[in-house]
Amino acid sequence: MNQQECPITFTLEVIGGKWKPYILHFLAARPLRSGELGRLIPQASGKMLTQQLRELERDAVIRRKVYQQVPPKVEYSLTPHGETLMPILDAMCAWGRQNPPAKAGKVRQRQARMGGD
Amino acid sequence: MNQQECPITFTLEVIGGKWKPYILHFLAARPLRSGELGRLIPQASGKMLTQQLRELERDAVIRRKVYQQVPPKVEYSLTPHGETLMPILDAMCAWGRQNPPAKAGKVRQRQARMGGD
DNA sequence: CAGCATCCCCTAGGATACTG
DNA sequence: CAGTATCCTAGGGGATGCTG
Repeated sequence: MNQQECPITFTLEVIGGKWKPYILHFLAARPLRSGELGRLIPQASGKMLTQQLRELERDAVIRRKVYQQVPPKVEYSLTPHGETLMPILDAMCAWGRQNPPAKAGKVRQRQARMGGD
Repeated sequence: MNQQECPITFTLEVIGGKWKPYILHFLAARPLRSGELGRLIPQASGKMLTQQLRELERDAVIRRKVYQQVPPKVEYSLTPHGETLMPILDAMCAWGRQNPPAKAGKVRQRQARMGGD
């Protein structure tokens, strides 16, 4: 079985966006407004955020609720389908917690790529 | 807790490359040579494959073994540290298996990459 | 065969300004 | 405040050729 027919491919089509894991992770805690998400993910520009949210919405893992009022208010939340992704997000979260980037210590040589964008 | 201090960030720094989840997934089954990986992941160019392998090696999740012979032979395998990533890969695999892509009509051929580099 | 170096194109994505 | 439309540049990544 190669990459093209590997189930992982389907998964990455949904959560494989630059900011999608974060969005899903934060929405898992509670519904959030655009601005709140922006503040939680400061590295992502508004443009990127909107784009990723649109794709997640198309894939039916998040829901977009518009409050018809002034000023405008939009709230995003996970759909039941989106919640099925939680095991993946939780696993990623757990691993990151147990394997913080090497600083001073015993963990194998890890050359801390601080290449962050 | 925002994105910058979220444990998921650490995880994505390691597995958040375009082809890394596939590489790790395939190496989990058995050690593989460069050529074999290339055949398993036909969408990735040799250049990309090498680059991703280098990063995974630097992060100490895979091992690179060179057989000093002609023709050259290089074999990649997971390190013990790399094996701790399996729960994540397995979760992704399981989800993809249980949630096959939308069927009829549109063919979504989108290969996104994961993670903020 | 493994994989580095080069050239080079294309688009992801940042900054900015505007609408509802 | 939420989102769209433009512009524009950095670098992701493909193709090719050379080395051990």
